Amino acid sequence: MYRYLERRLVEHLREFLRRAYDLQITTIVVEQPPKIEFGEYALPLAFELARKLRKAPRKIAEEVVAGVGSIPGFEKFEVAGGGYINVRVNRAEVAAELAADRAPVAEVPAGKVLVEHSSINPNKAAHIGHLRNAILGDTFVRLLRLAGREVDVQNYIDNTGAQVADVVVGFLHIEKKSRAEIEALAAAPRFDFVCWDLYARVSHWYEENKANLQVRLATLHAIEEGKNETAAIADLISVAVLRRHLETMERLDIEYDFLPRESEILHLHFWDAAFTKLKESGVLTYENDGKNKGCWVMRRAGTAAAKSLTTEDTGDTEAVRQNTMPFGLDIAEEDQKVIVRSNGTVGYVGKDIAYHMWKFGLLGRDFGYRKFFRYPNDRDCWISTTDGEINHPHFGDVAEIYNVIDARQSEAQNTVIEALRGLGHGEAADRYTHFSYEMVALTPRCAAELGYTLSEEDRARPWIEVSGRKGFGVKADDLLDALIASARNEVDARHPELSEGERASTAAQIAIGALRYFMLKFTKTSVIAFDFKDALSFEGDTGPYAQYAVVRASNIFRKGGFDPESFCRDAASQLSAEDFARYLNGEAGDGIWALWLAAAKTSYIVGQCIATTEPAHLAKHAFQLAQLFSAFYHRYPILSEADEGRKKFLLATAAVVRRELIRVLAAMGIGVPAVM
RNA sequence: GGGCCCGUAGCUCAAGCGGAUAGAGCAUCGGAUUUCUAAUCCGAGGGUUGCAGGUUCGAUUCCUGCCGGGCCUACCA
Repeated sequence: MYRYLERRLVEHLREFLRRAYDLQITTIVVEQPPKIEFGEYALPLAFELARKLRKAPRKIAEEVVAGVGSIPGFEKFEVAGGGYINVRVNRAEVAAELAADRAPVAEVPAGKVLVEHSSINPNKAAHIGHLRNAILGDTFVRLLRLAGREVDVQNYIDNTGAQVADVVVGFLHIEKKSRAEIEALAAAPRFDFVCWDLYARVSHWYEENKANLQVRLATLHAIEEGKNETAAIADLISVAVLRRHLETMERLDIEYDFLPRESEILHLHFWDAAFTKLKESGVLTYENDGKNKGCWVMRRAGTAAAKSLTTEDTGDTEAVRQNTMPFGLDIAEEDQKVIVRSNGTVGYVGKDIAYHMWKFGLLGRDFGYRKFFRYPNDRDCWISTTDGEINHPHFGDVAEIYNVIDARQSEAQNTVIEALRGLGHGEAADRYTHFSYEMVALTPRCAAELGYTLSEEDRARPWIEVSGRKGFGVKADDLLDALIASARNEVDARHPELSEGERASTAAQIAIGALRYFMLKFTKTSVIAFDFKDALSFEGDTGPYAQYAVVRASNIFRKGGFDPESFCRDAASQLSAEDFARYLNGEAGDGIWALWLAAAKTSYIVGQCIATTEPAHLAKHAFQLAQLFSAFYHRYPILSEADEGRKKFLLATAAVVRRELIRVLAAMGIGVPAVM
């Protein structure tokens, strides 16, 4: 609602400025006044125009206010301070529209979106860092879908890399397990936990004797080659761990559509197809001497000559192609990124380039597909394979992609983008977004609690990085278990009357709410220094606080014998514009109007989150709604309200806020229990 | 050495393209309910936005330099 009104306001202003001053202003800045008494929108444009028009800002503001005319949905324009223009909407009209949930249809950009997230190495249990990735990614998917976009969710599986090889080495060479024994372990619950410990032991084993690294190399080669016993064991391990990851994520309501695996990138020769094109276009160059002698290299992203023209600058694809032809020539050694090693094997960036060409439908090859995992809602998650099922959904070939990958990989991501550009696919490169976020680390205190001995230096650090290699970190399932246990204590104490099953599911919902909210409340650029005390908090700026607000709203309707959903719609017809005006207008209405206004901002916030790839705004919005509602709830006893008209209005308020809060929480992947 | 990110209240974090008196939560202190459930609400204290310049009518936000911290910079993934 708020978003729609803003757009209308901007369009009207643009038209007015053109008419009155013959000015073409491309972006008209619209702000939100610091106080509700000032109105709903604030325009600093008089300041900006002061120089252009050689007039005092205040004078311009007065002219605009006098000449702008009327806009449907808006009440009036006022000059404030030295030249601000404050704009007031018609509160009653906005409230009636919002109650009826008549959102104007927004235009949805054409084309499918592909979001890649999670991408956990299938050799050990998922940890809190992976949780941040998956929760950010899944929330972004929900945001896009809420905005009407069609989205495919992919989880890339590196099943042939060194990490899987390490665990294979652990089972075969340290534990001396047979294939049958490994199979038995893999079938047992929480096999990923077994691998977690083993992986740490393998790392230690390499350190003990460098000669042991030869075993790793041989194992890695066998896996990449395929069709042998070692590769078969690697496959059984990676598939079993992958299943565990899907189960862990399912606990958080996170689902995937397709799991492309590195083994198929290799076996279906994606790289060969990409390699040919990369050589032809000059993106890759062969080094005849220097430290990278015998390698195919590419200019690393961000280094001098890589800053080539984009189609955006010139609008001419051919010019860009020409300009980037000498892409790899004379690259300083330190600016070279090895794509193909001198022994002919390709590194992960190369595979990533091929994979991303496939994503945009530029490779000319496709995966085989088979069903791998079925969710309780009967949705299928597909996996790549060499010879798949005949009938399968069409994946890849999308218009836009978002890769949820931590900030440490931004250089690699940019290199892939530059490769696409160098291949002449500037439009694809422009629609490639590295959804970058910072890591989750542990506070020194948390690390100590987990039993790690810290050096003097470590204790002084703001955080300690988790390390799967060292087995150092908090496992996702362990954290979830701890959250559920903690929530369960509270639920048991508050609701002994509920059945075992009800208490369990309530505790689980609260735990998920706490966890997902916790991972979303920080902005992406902030390193999360994880601490159990903060993560296990259910009070204040937390998921359970927002869930609780919804539960309280629901309770009003339950006790009052109304249905909140239908009440919302009926309110619009039962309450007249005069009724809304009576309760919302003037200073007396400011308090409750603030609540309606906040509720009207959901689609606006969703748009912001997508445009800035920053879901943290959504958490903020949920918290603000919950906070405003909690204060409202305390201040206005609704069911005991004597004035029937007023009671109806207060109920409508609760119903609308409840509806929006449920919507916002759903976008965050947070459900609301029946009681708390 | 080069690239990217961060520095805001005791602690953890916000601040929409440069806007009005820099906001929350936690912690501390003081209050509120025989209720539509206190996982709540109200109030108080707490700030040289790392430092120094610059641009601007206006800077936490943009630019430059410095200080402090993190990450990346492998023929690992």
